Amino acid sequence: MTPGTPTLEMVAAAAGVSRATVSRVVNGSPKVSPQVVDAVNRAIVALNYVPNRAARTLASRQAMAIALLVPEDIGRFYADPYFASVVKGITERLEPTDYVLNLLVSSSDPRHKTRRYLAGGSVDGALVVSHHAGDRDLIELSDIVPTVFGGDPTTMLGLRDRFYVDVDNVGGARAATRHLIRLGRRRIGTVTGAMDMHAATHRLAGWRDVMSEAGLDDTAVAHGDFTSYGGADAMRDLLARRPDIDAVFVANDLMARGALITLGAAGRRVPEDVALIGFDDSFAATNVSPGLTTVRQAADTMGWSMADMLLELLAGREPETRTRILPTTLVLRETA
Amino acid sequence: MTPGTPTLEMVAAAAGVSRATVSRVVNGSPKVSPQVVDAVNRAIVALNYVPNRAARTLASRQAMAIALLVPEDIGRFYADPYFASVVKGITERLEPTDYVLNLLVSSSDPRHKTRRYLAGGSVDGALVVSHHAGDRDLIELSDIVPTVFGGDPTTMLGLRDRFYVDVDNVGGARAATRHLIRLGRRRIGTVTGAMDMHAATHRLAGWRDVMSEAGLDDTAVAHGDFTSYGGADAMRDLLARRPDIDAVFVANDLMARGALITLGAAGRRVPEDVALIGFDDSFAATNVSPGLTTVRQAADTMGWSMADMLLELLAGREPETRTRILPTTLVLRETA
DNA sequence: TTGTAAGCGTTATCAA
DNA sequence: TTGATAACGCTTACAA
Repeated sequence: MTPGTPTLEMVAAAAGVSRATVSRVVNGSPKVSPQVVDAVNRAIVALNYVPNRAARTLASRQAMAIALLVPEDIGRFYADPYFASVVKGITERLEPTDYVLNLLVSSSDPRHKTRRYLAGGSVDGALVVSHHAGDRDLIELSDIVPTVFGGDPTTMLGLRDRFYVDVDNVGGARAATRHLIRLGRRRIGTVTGAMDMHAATHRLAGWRDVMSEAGLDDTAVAHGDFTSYGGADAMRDLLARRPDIDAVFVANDLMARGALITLGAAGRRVPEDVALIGFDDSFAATNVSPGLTTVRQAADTMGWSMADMLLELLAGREPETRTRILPTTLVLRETA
Repeated sequence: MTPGTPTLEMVAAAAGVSRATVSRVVNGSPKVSPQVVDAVNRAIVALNYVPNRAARTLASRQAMAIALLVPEDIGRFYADPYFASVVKGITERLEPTDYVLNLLVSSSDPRHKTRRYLAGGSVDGALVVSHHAGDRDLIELSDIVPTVFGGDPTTMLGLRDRFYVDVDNVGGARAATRHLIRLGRRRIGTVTGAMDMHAATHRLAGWRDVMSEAGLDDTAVAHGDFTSYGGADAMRDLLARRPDIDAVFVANDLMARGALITLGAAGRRVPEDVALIGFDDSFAATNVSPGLTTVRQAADTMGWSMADMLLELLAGREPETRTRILPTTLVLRETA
């Protein structure tokens, strides 16, 4: 803070009232007489006063800030439109509130820095997105401040009774697979996401369910990593092992894009030879030709809902449920 | 801060020293006896003490935080790999320091919120990336705390004598255009970026320079907006007006991608019929087929350098120059 | 409805 | 080298 910055004290002096009164006006307390409110507000405007955040935080024990933890490589975080939507949803929920969002992408800030940040009272709560099986330290971090997870943290972190928002991954995968069968496809493979992430395992489970229910072979599985390149590689692998494949359920759109390129290079027509379904309905799906049939998950709603749940927590209210599961929808375009 | 959180006071009591001494140890002051340092550190570990950030900020008048202002739509910010690289560079420079980065994407946080954030002492300085001609309020914001711009703020904001880092946009555009001419192309068009951004005007200027120097027609100009769709549209426009065009310099890779699609749809072979050069050398360039010839700008270096300059400023040192210009390189791939 | 005064957890200035 | 003690700018009982 540059010297000369106006303080509560100075506003109080200018308005001819006490510091406490100015504080009340600033915080919208109802028990201040209209004339005083007016005088104070005039002084605030005249001095161009803005409350000092650190002082406020210290006195009120509230930072009015929320951290978004992304235990992911920064390039990955930016490359996947899915994250963009989640962040968008979060900021939309936060916008009308006084809370600000602080993004902590793990590769950028080392974990001990993150820990100090949370433990140092910089934020009142945290949102975790994209956690992996190995992220043991997230368990510790999520104990420091109230935390809401994006995606079930039970599967990969063994964290029970946590607050989380998830999409119906299993249901979405089931719907996609069922659609492929309905299309008459029988030799259906899948490209999974990074298997240390719950979304990957859940989507694989959904595919497998339907395949075995239908009495079809459920072993045409190739593992990707949720990136475009990973998807292309996995598709190549799958094609090598199962050249007669006639449909593929790919665990996200980015990988589906990669798969599309591989299929094209291999001379397979989509959807004539091989039908393809992705997951996310992100920009990656709409921005490709042929248009990708995919499972829509409302990533922005997910972000919104996570923030909403955390705000409940911070307000001292117990959310109705510790878990919110969002629906998915199959969006038919050209690839299946 | 949850009640029960250990404070300096408690550490002092546990170590049998004064508060001041603990503070010295925490801040690595050299004039503390080794034994005392030891005792204090033991107490810190035992209590799991982490200094309270707000208290520190209040007392030291330093937030140890930097804001990254992005006056851009959030979707746009995430969609362009260029920003990812800039952020990466910034975080890399910040990583070994005690500073943390707070991202403020403008559509998410309304400006008055941003203003309060800066004026409230939440951060010690700011980095501005992707500013537009209309962003008058940035002028005000950049007066609140020490600020370093990414890109020359003179052109669009009329801000003189500011600190900024820029890439040699004119030089890059010149090199690209010269290369096209060297290739034997003569009817060379350009797709510009959003003309309210300095990078767009500078790149257009570079193209125009070379074209007129070579005595070629420099009127085949179509305006895009730096997005993939915008590039596709602009290319369509250009093609309609100048069907005989044999090369295009596109002001960024994302638009070049869009242009590539348009050209394909129009039955033009790239580079046989129309040669294409982009700008950025981002993921968007390498991740496309045919490989995009482009002008490489080191976006991560740009971020790194901006952060570096700001740190100088915050350390109270006057940077050697108020301006750092980074070089560009032409990267030859398949499209030209 | 308003004011007084005691913190909030640090840093920083003096003395010792 | 260490310790008191006064800020830092605000919130919040408690009085008035």
